[in-house]
Amino acid sequence: MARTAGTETPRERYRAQVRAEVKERAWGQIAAAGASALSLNAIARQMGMSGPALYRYFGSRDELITELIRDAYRSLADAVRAADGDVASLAHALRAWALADPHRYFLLYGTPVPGYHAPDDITAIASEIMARLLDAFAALPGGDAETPFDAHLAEHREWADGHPAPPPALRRALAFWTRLHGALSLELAGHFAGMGFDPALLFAAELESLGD
Amino acid sequence: MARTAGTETPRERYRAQVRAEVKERAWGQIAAAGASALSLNAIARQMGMSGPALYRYFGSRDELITELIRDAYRSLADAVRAADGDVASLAHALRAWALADPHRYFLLYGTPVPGYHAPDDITAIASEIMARLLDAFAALPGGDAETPFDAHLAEHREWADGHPAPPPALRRALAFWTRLHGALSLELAGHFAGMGFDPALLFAAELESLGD
DNA sequence: AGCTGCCCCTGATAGCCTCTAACAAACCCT
DNA sequence: AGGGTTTGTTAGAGGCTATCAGGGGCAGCT
Repeated sequence: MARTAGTETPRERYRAQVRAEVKERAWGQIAAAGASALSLNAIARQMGMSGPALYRYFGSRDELITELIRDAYRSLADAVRAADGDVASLAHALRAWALADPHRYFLLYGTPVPGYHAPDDITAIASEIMARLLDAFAALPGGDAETPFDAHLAEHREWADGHPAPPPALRRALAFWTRLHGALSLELAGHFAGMGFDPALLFAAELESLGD
Repeated sequence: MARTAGTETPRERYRAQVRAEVKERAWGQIAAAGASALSLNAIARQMGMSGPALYRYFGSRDELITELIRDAYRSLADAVRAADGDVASLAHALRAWALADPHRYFLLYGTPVPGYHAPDDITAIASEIMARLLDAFAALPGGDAETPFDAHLAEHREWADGHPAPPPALRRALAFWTRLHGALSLELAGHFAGMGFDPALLFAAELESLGD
């Protein structure tokens, strides 16, 4: 008989639970020493299993990492969705999310792994985050000064995926992304260490700059 | 007898040559597959040597990478020094340098390796680059509008290392770094792939924004 | 209840990697 | 020409990813 949707066999429940525990330990390793230090072998040891056992649950190390990237994007999308909706709250949600686990941020926005290409469902989540950004900037009044770059964006707005935001909003959403990422990633990578100023104030100043 | 400075014994010449060749091959591997794929073993194989032989020349994989980072900073400092001196030429020098070898850029400004801490001479080169930036912005006229962040920077200007640039120049030099890094790193990491717009124009727009 | 088939786990194995240790050969200097 | 230094070798420990063959146990079907 066909199982009702939502019902799970004990096997499926167990499998899902093991996969969840593997991912949890993987996040622990990533938080501790970065994604490059992630080892299926070490996770298996922690769980009292032998190495190859994990390959029943994840076809490869890359498959596990892809899953983690997917989860990270989902987590970021949730954080962004939970924010109030205005630009400032989105920015602070982003920064809080990044500071909560810097290695997770770098998993999404850090050095790319050479061969890797994100599956479609991941880019879909990323563009949902972008849509939220566009919402916020489209809701903002004023700013109809069209720069040359605005004109370029008006002709290449595929990435906005049909969003009706006017060109200045497109430009500002992009700048939100690149400027805040610039400040955040350098802070998280430790490049401001020992420079004396407060990274939070730099971040705030860059956020302020988005109203130009 | 004490050797005259500049004179090298044949041994030293050979040693320097082997070290140079190792680094050259290392750059090849990094350009091809990123720093994480760098393998001393593979380099030795390419050079017709057995693996452990290289440990005569570099104490560890990390030591080799540190050397490469040092060289990369020096190369960037050279590129910046060769630029005209105004802000725009510095920006284009930076972008050209980054595009010439993206993995080299990420070696300096990408995801940090967890345990690594740069030696003093490397941070010295980095601050020489920053000094050039401060020169360029200090030479710029106008812009005496002091923001709250300017006031903060005026009180925490240790990182400027005695440079006499006024606070707005400090702020702008920082913004130069973070904004251009934000646009560049996302471009190089491929996050703009398939979005349709021209990253060069985004970069130019961000450069334009530094006059605010 | 018994049987059958699927799923999970283990140990062995291949092939990479870094890095150490012991040993042999080449080389430069005196 | 001899002797110490430097450079190379092989062997090996210990780590990793990943595959494969085989043993057990649970589940569901007859």
